[in-house]
Amino acid sequence: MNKSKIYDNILDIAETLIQTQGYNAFSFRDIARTIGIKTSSIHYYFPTKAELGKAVVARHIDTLHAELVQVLENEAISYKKKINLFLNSVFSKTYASNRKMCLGGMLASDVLTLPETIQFEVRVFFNRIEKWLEQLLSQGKTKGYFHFTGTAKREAEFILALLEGSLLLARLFQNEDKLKIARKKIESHLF
Amino acid sequence: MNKSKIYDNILDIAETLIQTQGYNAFSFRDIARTIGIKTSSIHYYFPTKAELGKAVVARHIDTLHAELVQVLENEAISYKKKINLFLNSVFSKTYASNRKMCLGGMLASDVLTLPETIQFEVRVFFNRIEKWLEQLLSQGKTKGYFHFTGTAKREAEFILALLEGSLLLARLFQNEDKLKIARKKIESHLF
DNA sequence: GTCTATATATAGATAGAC
DNA sequence: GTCTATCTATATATAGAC
Repeated sequence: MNKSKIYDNILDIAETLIQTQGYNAFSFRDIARTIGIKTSSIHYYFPTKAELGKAVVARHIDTLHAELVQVLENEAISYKKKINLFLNSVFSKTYASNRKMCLGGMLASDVLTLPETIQFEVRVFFNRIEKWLEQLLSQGKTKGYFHFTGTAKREAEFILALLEGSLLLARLFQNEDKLKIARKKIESHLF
Repeated sequence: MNKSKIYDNILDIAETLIQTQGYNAFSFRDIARTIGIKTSSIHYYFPTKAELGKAVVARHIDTLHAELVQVLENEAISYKKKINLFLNSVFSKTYASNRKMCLGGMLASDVLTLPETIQFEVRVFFNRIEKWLEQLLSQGKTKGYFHFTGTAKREAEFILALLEGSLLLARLFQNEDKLKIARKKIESHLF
C-alpha cells in the first residue's frame, strides 16, 4: 500500500545523501532540515538509521532490477541497445545529476562501517546486476551479437568493475569524458 | 628531519583507518586509543583533522611516487615486469592486507565531504599515477612491448578505473579472484 | 610533549504531550 | 503523526597545568 508521501520523501533524500556523501556523512538532521520536519519524526517512519539505510538500498534494488528485467525481456530492443540502456541506468543517470556516485559503489566503499543488514543488501545489489548482465552477455554471445572471449560471468565482472571505477574518477575530476572512455572500452570489447 | 616516532605513528594509523573506514568514519579517538595517548596529544602534532588528512595523503603520494619512478627508470626491468610491479603496488599490497581500499579511491568516494585541501591532494594523487602510467605505456608502445590501440593517456585512464572498481568489489565480496580478473584483462590489453 | 578539564556541536535515539 | 524535551555518546578542538 501507499506508505505516505513523507515516507517516500525521506527515502528519496536519504538515497541522494548516501550517493553524494556516503553513509557515515549523512544524518537524520540533514533529512529533517530538507523536508522541514524534526528528526524525531523520521524515527517514526524509520526507528533506526540502519533500517532507513536498508530500506533505501532495498527500494533501489527493486526499482533498478524491474527496469533491467524489462529491458532484457523486450525482444524489440537490439542487444547493442540493451547494453546502452544498461550503461545509461547505472551510469549517466547517476553521475549526470549532481555528482552522484552509484549507490552500491558508495556503500561498497563504506562497507566496513555498515550495519550487517546493509552490508548484506549491498552484496545483493551487485549480485543482481551482475547476474542480469551475465545473462544478457551470454544470450547475446550465443546469438552472435557479442564477441568477447572468456565466460560471460567474467565479462560481467569486468564491466561492473570498470563502471564503478570510472564513475568514481569521473566524479572526482568532474570530467564526463572518463565515462565516455569506459563506454567505448566496453563497446569495443563486445562488438 | 626526524619528525618523531609518534608523528609517524599517527600518520600510519590514520592512513590505515582512512583506507578501511573512510575519512568520515575515523576519529582522533580511534587513533588515540590505538597508540595509547589522549586525543589532545594528537592535536599537538596535527592541529586539525584536515591537516592530519592532508599529511596522510601527501606522504602517501611521495612514497608511492618515489617507488614508481624507480621502477620506470630501472632499465634492468622488463616492461612486462614494470606493469606487474605497478599492479602490485596499487593492488595486492593494499587489498591483501586487511581489506584496505586504495587510499585515493577511498577519499575519492568521500570527496564531496572533504576539506578542499584534501580534495586537492586526492586529485594530485591520481594525476601523478596516471601521468606515470601514461609514460610507461607510451614508452613501452614505442619500443614495441605494448600493443594497445588509442592513446597512452586513454589506456592509463582505463587501467586506473578498472583497478579502482576491482578493488572496491573484491573488498566487498572478500574475493581476490576479482583482482586476478582485472589483472588478466589489463595484460590481455597490453600484450 | 602529554596530560586534565572543558567547550561546543552534533550524532542517534526515546518518552511523552498534543 | 508531529512536536518538545531530553538522554547519552561522540566529534573536533582549545586552555592551561605539569
